[in-house]
Amino acid sequence: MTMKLVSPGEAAANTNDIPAEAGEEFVRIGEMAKKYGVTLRTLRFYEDKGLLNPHRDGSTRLYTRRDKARLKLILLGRKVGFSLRDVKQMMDLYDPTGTNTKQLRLALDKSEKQLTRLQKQRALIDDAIGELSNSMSIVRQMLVERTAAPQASAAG
Amino acid sequence: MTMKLVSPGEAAANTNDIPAEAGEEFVRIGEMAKKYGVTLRTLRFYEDKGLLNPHRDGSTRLYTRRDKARLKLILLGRKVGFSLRDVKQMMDLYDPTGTNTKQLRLALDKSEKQLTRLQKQRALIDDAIGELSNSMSIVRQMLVERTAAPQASAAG
DNA sequence: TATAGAATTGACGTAAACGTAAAAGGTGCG
DNA sequence: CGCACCTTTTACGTTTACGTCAATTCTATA
Repeated sequence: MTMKLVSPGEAAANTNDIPAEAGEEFVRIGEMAKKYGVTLRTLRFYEDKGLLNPHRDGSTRLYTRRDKARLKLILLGRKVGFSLRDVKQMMDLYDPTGTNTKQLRLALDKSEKQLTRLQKQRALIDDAIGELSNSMSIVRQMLVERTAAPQASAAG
Repeated sequence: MTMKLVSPGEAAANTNDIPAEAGEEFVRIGEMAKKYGVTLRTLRFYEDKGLLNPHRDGSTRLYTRRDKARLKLILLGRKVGFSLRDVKQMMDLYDPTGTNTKQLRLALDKSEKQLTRLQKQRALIDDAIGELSNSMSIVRQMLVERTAAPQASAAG
């Protein structure tokens, strides 16, 4: 009982039946990975962590629009610095039948905290940049002194 | 043959012979840790990694001015984001008899790279802050819509 | 002497997000 | 038929900077 993924007859190049037509109902892991710039391992890892739940054709994973939406959310979450645990916590509250108020509130709450963390990090980095620049100018000065004044002894 | 660390007769409170007089020649690990706000584990770890080399009285570590200077450098390095490996690499080049030109050059080189990294990180964080703020305002808007407009059905 | 407070070494645990084999099953094409 | 690819599961490895016991020893003090 193998599901047909696409209409036959248009088999591309040397790969399996998957066309580049995009907008398909199901994609397999390879397509999915390419499309979102992640590795296969990553997709399997996210699934293992309960963040994704692709359908199966036998043992082959089939990703739908829903999975793509979730993956986008995951990637956005990661981009803003959430851990996968956080992302999962938020996504787990999603209820297609409700207003998702709880989910939104949790997301907002976590976001505020994350924003604070990011701002602190920024401050730390600015601090580090300051200290580093400082040290660098000192080192440069030391190098200048060591380079430009060997006239006391024999010039060699 | 236990070395005397301080003049006797002034034993403080309940601790071992160590006075709070500061400016002493040798301090033990506990003092050292407090003074620089690190844990004992950290000091031993740094030693294990070849970053510190305290003297020993039997098995007891004794830290001198030199060790304090090195620790300060380590902490500065960490503050600006160097790995301990980097710090070690730079410190290993230190030669009390020379001009340390090589050391300074390496430090400067690493610093430039680190500065670049820090700036990139800053950009990433700024980006993340932007995205996050963006998402937050959207979520807030969604919450407002869900909260302030239940007039189509019975007002619960 | 009993006890409390330092100190020691050794070694496993942690966090995050995958990387990297390894061994095997399915499939269309020439 | 067999190769070239795609896919699967399992599971250990990686990285960094320590944390956290655990078992033991040393020392001074009450």
